[in-house]
Amino acid sequence: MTTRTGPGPRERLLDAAKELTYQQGVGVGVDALLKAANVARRSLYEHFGGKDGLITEVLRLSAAEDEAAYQRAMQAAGDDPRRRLLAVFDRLGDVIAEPDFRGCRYLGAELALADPGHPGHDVIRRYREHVHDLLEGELRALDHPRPSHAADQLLLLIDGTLAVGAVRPETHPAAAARQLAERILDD
Amino acid sequence: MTTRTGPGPRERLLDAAKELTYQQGVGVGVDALLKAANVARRSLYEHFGGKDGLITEVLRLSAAEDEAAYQRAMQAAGDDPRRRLLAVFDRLGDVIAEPDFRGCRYLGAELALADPGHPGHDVIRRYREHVHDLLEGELRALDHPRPSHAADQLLLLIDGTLAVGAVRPETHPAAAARQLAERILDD
DNA sequence: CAATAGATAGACCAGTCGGTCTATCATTCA
DNA sequence: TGAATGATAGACCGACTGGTCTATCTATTG
Repeated sequence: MTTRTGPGPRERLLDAAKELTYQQGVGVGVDALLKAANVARRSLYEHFGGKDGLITEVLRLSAAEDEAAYQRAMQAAGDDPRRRLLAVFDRLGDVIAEPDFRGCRYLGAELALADPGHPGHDVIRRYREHVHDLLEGELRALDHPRPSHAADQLLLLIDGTLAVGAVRPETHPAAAARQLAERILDD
Repeated sequence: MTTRTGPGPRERLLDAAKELTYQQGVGVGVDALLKAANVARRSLYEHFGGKDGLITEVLRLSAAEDEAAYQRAMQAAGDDPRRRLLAVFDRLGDVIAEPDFRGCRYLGAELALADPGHPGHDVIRRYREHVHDLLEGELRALDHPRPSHAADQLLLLIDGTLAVGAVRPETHPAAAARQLAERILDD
């Protein structure tokens, strides 16, 4: 019988940290992370240099995944840039409806990382810029007169949707934001 | 010479906690709060029963102040409900521009209080409902066809503005949100 | 087989966490 | 004057914090 190797300590740690830092905030203890990942204490410091390194790497990975998810949602919506952009808000509706949705991971981290020098802040900032550029590209394809400004507004709607989704999900923020997005696209 | 009494320990503690829990998050240590307030450890437990009680009371007080600030901003804008509602976004622009703006206190607390049973969650929820009702009242005065739904959308814009203001303030989110708000009012 | 590298468990560290406690001081009021 | 009240300082508690360390085990590789 072949020994089923499975993911190594580094990956287990990243997976557990992605989950726990989202559900409990970046303030979770190292012990909880190690226990959830079933990984030796030392491995954390070998692979990431410390808790901050792990958190930063989790943010980096999550950002890449979320960017890919946005692109996938848009791709699945076809070729019409308008439909592709609106598909983003349909996806947000699904995200909010997930049973353990807890708001925007990046905003949570941004507010919780009190040290302004923490490398996580840069990762978060870059992520926003990437999403902005993604939206702006679609708006250009739509021949929108002010694609960058409209992308800023769509980003604001996305953030608002995730914030409201965390506190008042019963008001269907994704649908409300989608209506507002349509008007931005109509400019 | 009369002994200048000044605010008592309870009020000093509330003031310091309001400031510190905003700047550093609700994760600040009790020692830091006591030191900043120049208050004996025991006084915290006498007055608030513990850290959670203090945090909850800070949220309650802040909510009352912020509701009053919204009302003041609207009142200063005159009698036209449309101007009054748009004044909210002008005020948000000022709030974001404050040098130590750190995002929405309530969203930060919502995401940081991992325990869903923490009494702070209720306070936050009620605060959102109050602001919603405040907005809805103005929309009714405007004869808006769907005042509650429009209030939900304005609230979403407010949350989005504060979120973007925390990460990308240079994109002037308050002005961008104001433009979108105008369209909601035009329905 | 032997050597090396990576992962393991877990002891250990100083520091901090939220919270309880005793003792002292100042004010007010009877 | 004396009792009561409320605030003070700060010792103290067990639990936990992030981080370092040693020692052991295991898997690959030469």
